[in-house]
Amino acid sequence: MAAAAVDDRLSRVFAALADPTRRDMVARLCSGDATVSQLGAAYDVSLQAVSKHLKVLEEAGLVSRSRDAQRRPVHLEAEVFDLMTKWIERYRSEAEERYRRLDDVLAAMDGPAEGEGAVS
Amino acid sequence: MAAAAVDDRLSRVFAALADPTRRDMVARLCSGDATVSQLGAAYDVSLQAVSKHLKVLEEAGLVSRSRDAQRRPVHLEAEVFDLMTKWIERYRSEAEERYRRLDDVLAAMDGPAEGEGAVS
DNA sequence: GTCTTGGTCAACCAACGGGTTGATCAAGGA
DNA sequence: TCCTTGATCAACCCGTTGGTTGACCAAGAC
Repeated sequence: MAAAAVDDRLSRVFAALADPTRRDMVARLCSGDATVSQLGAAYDVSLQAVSKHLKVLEEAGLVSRSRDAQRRPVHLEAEVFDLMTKWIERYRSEAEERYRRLDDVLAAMDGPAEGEGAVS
Repeated sequence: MAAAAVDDRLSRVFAALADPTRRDMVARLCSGDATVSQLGAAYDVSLQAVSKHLKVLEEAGLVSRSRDAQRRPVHLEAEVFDLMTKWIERYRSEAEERYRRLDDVLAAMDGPAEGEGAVS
């Protein structure tokens, strides 16, 4: 049950960051909180669109919104990054470990088993 | 060629990993290459759907596909992870730095004055 | 040759995502 | 009080995506 929740969370976070505009918003929020219209000024879209983006970021847990009179300051919740880095690092280290072992095997043998193109 | 290309790449990578099935495929590929049907056996979808997922992963640069008779072994390209971690780490450290400074400021003062916002 | 295996391509469909406009709300300011 | 500002909600449009099925191709196997 915990897994599904984490899984869902991770999906939301990745999906939220798949949009360049939202990534840029996150980048801006790194240097301080901002209101919806302050954030939106940087993009050529309606305020409603900005609001939607922020909703996506909020539901992913990447930002939180409070109240200040009619303003809604947006605040970056940086802890969520941990969720991603944990996922990434886990598999990266696994993969690297495997390559290291593969190298060992190849070094132990003489002939390369197969020609692989791979590197772009 | 620089920013826009990287940006686009990043969008594709995040979008690719926003799908739990694709994340699971990546996880599986960490422990070794696999064919399309080997991968697909784990999910209750058609082979064509699996093929589509792999195409998304390939276009994001997360996997590469070679040829082995009628088989198409799928291989994880772990370097792409670096792209993500670089992006994440950059903003995370920025945000953490800001919080640290904010703590200093709050510690220096006695009463919290007011949230000014925007430290450029 | 023909058959089987492993995958891809093409067309289609329902659902989602990002954008828009119009209406509405909540809080000051005149 | 009425008006302006900051932001959200609701409905709608349209392109993309994830899934399906059916046709097809490529390489062994018989």
